[in-house]
Amino acid sequence: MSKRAANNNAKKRATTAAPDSPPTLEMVAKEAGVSIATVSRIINGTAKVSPERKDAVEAAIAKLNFRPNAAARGLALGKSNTIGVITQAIDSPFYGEGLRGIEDYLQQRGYTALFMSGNWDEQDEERCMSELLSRRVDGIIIFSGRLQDRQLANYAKQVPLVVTARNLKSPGIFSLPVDDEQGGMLATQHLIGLGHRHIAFIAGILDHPDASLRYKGYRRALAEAGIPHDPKLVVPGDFHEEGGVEATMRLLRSGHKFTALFCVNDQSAYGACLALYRSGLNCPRDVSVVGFDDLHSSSYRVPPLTTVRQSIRVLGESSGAAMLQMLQGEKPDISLPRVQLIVRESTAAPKSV
Amino acid sequence: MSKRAANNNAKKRATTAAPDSPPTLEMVAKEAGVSIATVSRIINGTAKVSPERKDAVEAAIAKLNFRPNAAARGLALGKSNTIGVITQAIDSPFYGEGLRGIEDYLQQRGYTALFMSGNWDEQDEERCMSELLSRRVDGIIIFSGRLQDRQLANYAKQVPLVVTARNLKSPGIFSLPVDDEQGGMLATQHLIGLGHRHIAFIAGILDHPDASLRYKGYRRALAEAGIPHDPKLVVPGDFHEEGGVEATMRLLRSGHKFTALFCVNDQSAYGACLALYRSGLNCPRDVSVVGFDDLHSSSYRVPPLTTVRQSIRVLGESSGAAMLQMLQGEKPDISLPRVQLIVRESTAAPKSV
DNA sequence: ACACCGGATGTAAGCGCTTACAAATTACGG
DNA sequence: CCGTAATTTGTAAGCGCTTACATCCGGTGT
Repeated sequence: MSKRAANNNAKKRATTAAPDSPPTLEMVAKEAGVSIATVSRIINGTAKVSPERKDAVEAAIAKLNFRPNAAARGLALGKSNTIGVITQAIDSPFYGEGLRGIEDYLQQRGYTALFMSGNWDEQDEERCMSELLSRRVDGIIIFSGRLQDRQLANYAKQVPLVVTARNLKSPGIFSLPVDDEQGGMLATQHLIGLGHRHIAFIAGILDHPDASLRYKGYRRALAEAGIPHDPKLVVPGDFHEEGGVEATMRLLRSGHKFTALFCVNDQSAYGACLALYRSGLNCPRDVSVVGFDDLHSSSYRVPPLTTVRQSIRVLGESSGAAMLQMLQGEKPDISLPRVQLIVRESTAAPKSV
Repeated sequence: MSKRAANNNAKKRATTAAPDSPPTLEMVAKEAGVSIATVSRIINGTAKVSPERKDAVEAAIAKLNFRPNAAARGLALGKSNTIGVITQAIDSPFYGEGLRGIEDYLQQRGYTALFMSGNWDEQDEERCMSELLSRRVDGIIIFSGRLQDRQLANYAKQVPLVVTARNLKSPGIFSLPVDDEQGGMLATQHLIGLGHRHIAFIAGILDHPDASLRYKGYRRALAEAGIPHDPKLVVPGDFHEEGGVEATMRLLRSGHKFTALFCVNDQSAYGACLALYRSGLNCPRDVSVVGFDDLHSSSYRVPPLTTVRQSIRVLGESSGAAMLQMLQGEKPDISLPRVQLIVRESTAAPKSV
């Protein structure tokens, strides 16, 4: 309350470079010689105001460098114009592009995105949810993550939710599934088409839905081509470069023959390429490598990586769009572009035997 | 105000899956049979409260799933427990790591980071500042950017600022400079030590301070080794992969002899490597390449990239720490670890002539 | 000239919280 | 057993904003 706030400011002033407490509507009103209601109406364009007052108020605003207090406005309006976004790691090249998509989309429409990292940890994600709810965000976008469908359905009672990479129907939730299975098929079919018969798969974390769908696509493509599926050629990874290195090393050491490698994501593929290089193998001459995601830097790898594009940027924009539609009370009609194979130079026909 | 808010909710309820308006302190108080002051005190631990009431209140909170409204609290307290962060591109692999550092650091200390992208555009940055000020963040961290020192000094009157990659003394501002010049020297000296005499430099954007300091370091190392500086070997880039590709191509086409390439950042180096590859040149056999930043994925390039590490993650944590110190009214005593050369496999002695 | 209407303004309540201050309760010494 | 000090609790003001409602104004129609 006022005493406290004043104290606070006084203290700050003494120590750091003291922000005077920022101007308020009331100060503007006084300066312009009108009532605060008038000022508010001018700022929001809520009602017609005579030109001379309008000028006076605008002058006062400029003079005082007034900026409306978002917290106060939020309180009065019951909404914050903020969308919370839970991502797994804000520094992941994969999620980063998506966040950018969300930010751009929302910002142009007067919303601000509030990002938090869930760290692939259920507890962390709950903490994020809690924080976001406490800030009374108008909606929450969840990029992947570990929260159970049940929990999500529950949160959806409190705030509209958009979740990606799931297929989950529930009131208050809109989900934006990625066609991972189709992507997995595309990648594998490409390799098969090139003539490969021994195609290894570097999986992500075992129970991760993205990973298992891509795996499913891989098996399906194999099956359709009449190639037996050899479980020995499937090794776990961790969605990161390191996991790709280790998985590939394990594969190499195991002695099982393979001429191509489908990696659950681009980062794993980067690791795989490095492992191949370390082992004196050339990509694509000795082993072809396909990734998934089409990260920006994949086209700048040496060699440029063949991969499945799912345009995470668009995913971001779309989730923003879906959220805004929900906020309008509409049922979102957003869907994602289809996944798409991007053939570059990390794949080639197997060496003739 | 209340009528409006009620309307709003009613409308929402009709359309999307209706969040009932969230519980308030008052509802908790009623439920627990105490006054709202008591509830507030329990939540904040501001005063001693009898155990039985405390239990009752906690039960009520749990039952109603109450979460204090951050906007209301912020309004009453005059602070938001939020630190604004202006970065240039939230999806840049470089900035991403820094943001993560900030987020982790602040989150553990009860603060939330609010990220916005300035897009290397002065106007965008101003827009971000404006938005952050309007949200009454307690402080702002600026990662690099285009804002003039003068403007920053001005903003600092309104809110404490931490800026990275500058050296700027002004009240209310703490700056955390990176030793770019030293880094540039380290990289160049490494190349010289390997026996290179014709070392090209792929610069960033012309007037960018980071770029020019690294350039300065490059020239200094050359001078100290008695190697004449050949301006023909310096070509502009854009801090991105694409710029690295183009710069290298230009260099190659120009016919000027060079056996090594120092790139203003890792992303440019990625591009350079690709251009070399496309031209049938091998790195490091034909041309050595050194980057700057040590992005996470640099150690997974083929070949792994020799680079200068400036630990952007630590930069992030440090700026968070500095900000919190400023908020305490202390003068931050933070400094960064020194830049450090990381020798990997993209550099080697020049081919014997 | 007067009742009336519509538009521009002002007044004040209320959004959910913190906290100064008052009131109520408890504890304690004499 | 009473007065008083030391708690614990409640009451209400105020944080900066929006907006329903009241007020005030000039302009019409008759």
